Amino acid sequence: MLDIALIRNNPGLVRTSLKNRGYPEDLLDEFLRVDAEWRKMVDESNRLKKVRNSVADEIPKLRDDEKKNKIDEMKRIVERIKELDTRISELENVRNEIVLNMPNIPHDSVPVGRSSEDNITVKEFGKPRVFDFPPKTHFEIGEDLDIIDFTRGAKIAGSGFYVMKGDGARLERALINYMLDVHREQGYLEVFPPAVVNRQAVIGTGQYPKLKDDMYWIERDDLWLNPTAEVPVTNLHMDEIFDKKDLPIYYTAYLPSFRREAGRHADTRGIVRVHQFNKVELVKFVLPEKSFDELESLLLDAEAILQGLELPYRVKLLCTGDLGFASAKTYDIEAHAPGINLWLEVSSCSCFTDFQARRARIKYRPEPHLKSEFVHTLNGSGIALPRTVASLLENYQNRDGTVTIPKVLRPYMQGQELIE
RNA sequence: GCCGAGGUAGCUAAGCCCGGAUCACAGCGCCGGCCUUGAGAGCCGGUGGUGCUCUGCACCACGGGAGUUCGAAUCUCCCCCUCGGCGCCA
Repeated sequence: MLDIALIRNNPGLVRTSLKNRGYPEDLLDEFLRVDAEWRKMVDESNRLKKVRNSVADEIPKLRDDEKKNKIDEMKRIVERIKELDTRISELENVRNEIVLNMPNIPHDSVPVGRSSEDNITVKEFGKPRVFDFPPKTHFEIGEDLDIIDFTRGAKIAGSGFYVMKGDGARLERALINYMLDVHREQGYLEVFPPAVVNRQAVIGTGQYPKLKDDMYWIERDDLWLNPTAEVPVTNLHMDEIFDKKDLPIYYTAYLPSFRREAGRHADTRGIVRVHQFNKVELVKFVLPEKSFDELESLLLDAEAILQGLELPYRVKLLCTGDLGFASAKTYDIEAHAPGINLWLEVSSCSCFTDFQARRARIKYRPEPHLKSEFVHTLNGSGIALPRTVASLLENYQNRDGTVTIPKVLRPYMQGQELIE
């Protein structure tokens, strides 16, 4: 959520941001109109309340006849205050709705652009593998080795769900453990949060209302199936105030993520776009002045996973048009999958500045006597499992149909070197 | 799910029964001032949010919301959370 004072005092900045992101600017015009009326009403209400408060204090001191007159007069004032306050709270609701739908302001270093085509490649690691035989896709490999079962996944849960079996299931588990161990050594505290969250939490990190149709909703309890561990982990500290010395705080979490992927039907073969997937997440709470440096180190921490797995990848700096709603700056990491011949987005590392902190009211106190300020939050996938598995199977496949297990995973698979 | 006790400012904690006399008692912490060679003690002031005609004035804030009233921390109703006890249950 943007600071209301910022929108009010610096509408030009907000207008540029909306324009660059491809959002309608009337969001801002509407805000300014509603806010101006709100302030006018608040001012009038405050003036009347002053009268009410001082007269209410006088009343017990008055003689009976005077008292009666005053009380009659007060009734009219109170009536007017009630009208004003009703209108004020209506305006507040409208204004909040507008502000909740306003995206974060991109950082100066973010390139202006319209779509993913305007993203900039800032790093490359390794090179796409060249084969001396026709490489298979991960879904062919998965079925041939009987380690991924799409049919039965669809049978028990629907299309977009799949079952990992045997060495596939073990590979999944090995990857989770490997990632968590790497991140723990990088200084992240491992947490295992609930996989359902309440409405406050999805508002806090910005998925609600913008992405509400992409989440699974349990109507009866008004709970939401975790769309990314960013949500429960960031909201761990909802409504909290840190001491400055507590920051920065780094968390890593393994948690299944659920996405309805409403309306997306193209490119659904394989496991690159599914309804449930495992993900190891990184979340940081940091001092505002450090946040963009922290983004760089977050990116390196996520990259370390792919480097360890020796998978070729590239890093994209997202342009304004492709930037997520809550993010001020985002790097995507794309691993190469030679079978389907695509670069797969396996991680997205973002700095949200105070956008999420403001929504979730996560603050810190610079000094014990000073008033609290919002922290900055960051988040990166470190990383999404299915696409990593896809890239891994396709990169490590052998001519004879077997798949070599990456060295770093072997300790997690009892030393096994090959899936056959 | 049932019964009971609670939720007051950064923290501790009065007030609630009996609505108005303290601008929400008081303590701790912290900040500023006075004092001091310095620190401490002591004394004074401050310590959340918002609005405006913004060196000031005002409004709001006692878990959240609604109501009663000229006036609500205080009375009524609904909801949330915490802690006990009971029940249920991997």
